Amino acid sequence: MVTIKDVAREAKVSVATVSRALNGSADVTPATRARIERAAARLRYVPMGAARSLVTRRTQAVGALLPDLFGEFFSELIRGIDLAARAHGLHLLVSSSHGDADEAAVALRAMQGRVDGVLIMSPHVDAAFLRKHLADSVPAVLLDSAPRGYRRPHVNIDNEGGARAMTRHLLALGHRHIAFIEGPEGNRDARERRRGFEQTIAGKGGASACYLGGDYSEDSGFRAGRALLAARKRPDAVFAANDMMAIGCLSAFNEAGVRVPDEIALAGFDDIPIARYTHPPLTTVHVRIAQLGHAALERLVVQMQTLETPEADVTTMPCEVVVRASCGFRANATGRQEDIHTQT
Amino acid sequence: MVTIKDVAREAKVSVATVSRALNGSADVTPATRARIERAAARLRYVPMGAARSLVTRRTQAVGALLPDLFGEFFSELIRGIDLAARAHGLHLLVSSSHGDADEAAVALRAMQGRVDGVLIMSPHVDAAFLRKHLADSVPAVLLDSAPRGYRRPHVNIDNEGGARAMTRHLLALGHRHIAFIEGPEGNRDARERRRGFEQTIAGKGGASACYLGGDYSEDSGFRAGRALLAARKRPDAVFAANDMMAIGCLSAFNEAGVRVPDEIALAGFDDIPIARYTHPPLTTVHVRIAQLGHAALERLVVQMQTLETPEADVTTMPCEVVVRASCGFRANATGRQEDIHTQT
DNA sequence: TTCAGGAATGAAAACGTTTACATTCGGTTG
DNA sequence: CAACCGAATGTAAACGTTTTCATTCCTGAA
Repeated sequence: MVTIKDVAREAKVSVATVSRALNGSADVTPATRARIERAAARLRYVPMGAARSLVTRRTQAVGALLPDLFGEFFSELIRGIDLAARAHGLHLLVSSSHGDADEAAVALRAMQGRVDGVLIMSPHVDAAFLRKHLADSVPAVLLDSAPRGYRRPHVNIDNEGGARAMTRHLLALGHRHIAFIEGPEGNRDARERRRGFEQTIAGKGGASACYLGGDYSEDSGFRAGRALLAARKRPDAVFAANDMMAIGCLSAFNEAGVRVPDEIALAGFDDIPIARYTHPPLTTVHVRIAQLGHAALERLVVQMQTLETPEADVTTMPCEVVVRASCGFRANATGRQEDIHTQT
Repeated sequence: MVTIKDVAREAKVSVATVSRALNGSADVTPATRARIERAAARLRYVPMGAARSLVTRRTQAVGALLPDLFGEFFSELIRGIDLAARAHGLHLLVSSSHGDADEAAVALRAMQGRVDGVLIMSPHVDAAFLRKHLADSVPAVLLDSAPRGYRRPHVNIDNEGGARAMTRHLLALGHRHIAFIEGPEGNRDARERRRGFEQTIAGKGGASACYLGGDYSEDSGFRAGRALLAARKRPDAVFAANDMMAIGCLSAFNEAGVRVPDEIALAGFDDIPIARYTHPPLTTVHVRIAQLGHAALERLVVQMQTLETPEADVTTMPCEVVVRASCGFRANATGRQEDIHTQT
């Protein structure tokens, strides 16, 4: 392995000068700098990160502790984080797919001492967990989770605002009696989405709501759809707390020959890629996931730079209603164009 | 920051003993070990990776250099790599979304000196690039790419075998005149898929093939579908080099009122999540992407452990035909069950 | 001519950990 | 009882880099 000493010998200078030249310090003659750079290139010198970190007390790396995520969501999240990290010259250490809290704890502990900060997103994480496994001295930002009684910065998805915007959209299209298919009990996102719906309906005279149980699975959406068809009075529209349930519900409607959106309108939440390909394409709420990751990393960098005690501020990422055909909007001739409304 | 010295003082032993106790060395009394562990826990001691790496000359981390990947593919790949890495106690450094070769070069260089080995997957990478930016001393495995004249281990997808298996499946269903929608020029996967199709058709008496241009986009599949409908003699079946083109082709057929699979059969390649939700669901070739990542990491670990000069061996990951409704197979009552044939 | 001051470079300490080697201390064996 | 041995623990060097402080050399002013 070739070290800074080898370069120094090759360029006939001291290691200090090599270090200065390679790190862009001002006070080194252009001539010596050139000589050193040539020597380094000739020897294919790569500085050893560990040695550097030891003295600078910076690893130039951030960690991301993520749960078992799938498909587009995971990809986009990492993309957003990675891009922002690279812009700051930071490396990204990823640890995902933790089955339980113990695994997450091991991963979180292993990360510390190797990174300058961590991004945390995990259903297994609560205040007690973090107090136990995350050193106070490590900068951290929580993504889309807000343990009670734990003071750290958060970056969250505006589930409530997104649900409000979608509900307003449904009301604007003239739907008055709207069914809501709920997400799993205890799920924060699901709770917030329901709240946004509830509030907006409550604020509109003449509108009424009904609620069906669900657990985010396609199957639970299918069952909810069946239940709605069997009911005495059908709603004008159905708003599912996520796209998978909306898709299940759509299957139930299609199977029964009930036309969407003519007989009943349908909306989802998440804008998973499939939403664009259902028949009819699904009107839903889009979450800019890459942007979420980006924002979280930027917040982390701020915390890493200013060594102040972290504020427990909350950043909320807006959602957008994506209008497709499933709620009564008529797609234009090409059938591909979409109308995106940013929620206010 | 709390160091090993603090723990030593707290436990009233030397730093050497602390190191031994915490690293599971045999020769330390259970009593002292317990005392040290208590002290470490009390102080919330986390060993500093950099210092450890400096002396052990191991970072316990591997890097993954990835291109601009989307959705399921990226997620699954990382999942496979991450799981395998964690099983070996290795951290995973991810760097993705490189727009051009220069960006990839910067990322690759920055990784070296921070990792014990790298996984590389990039369209920008060729032999010259690697010789220039990758030190010989760094263990590396190439994923789904095989630069000519560069001797490193590879892990590839068996595109050719997958295409052969699918073609055999189509022939077995009685289809004889089969159209193939090609992928982009110069794309290695696309070339291999075509070759697998070509060979299998050639080996079957009475079978004939025709080829249509495409570039992996949904649109190009749509155009190919239109072209096929306009042709004098329609094929019995269409095999698209990827699922997106198959979906585009399906749109063209649906639009023209041509029933799939009754009038014409349709198959894709990749098994993207949407393939399950098209009408009819798409028969396609499934690639176990997580397994690909897993295998690549395992191969890398071997290379890291045995310090021998790396063999330039090639591991090929098998593909599977996933039979859904689009080729004439009738799904059973639930409409959800699938039949998976592992290619031999 | 002398000396101050600044620019370029070198010497050496420091970072936190592991580990080879040294030391201590009981206990066993001759 | 002496000598030795092995187990447990301590001491200190080493890892590769950055950075402080010291040194050298040159320029320009007194």
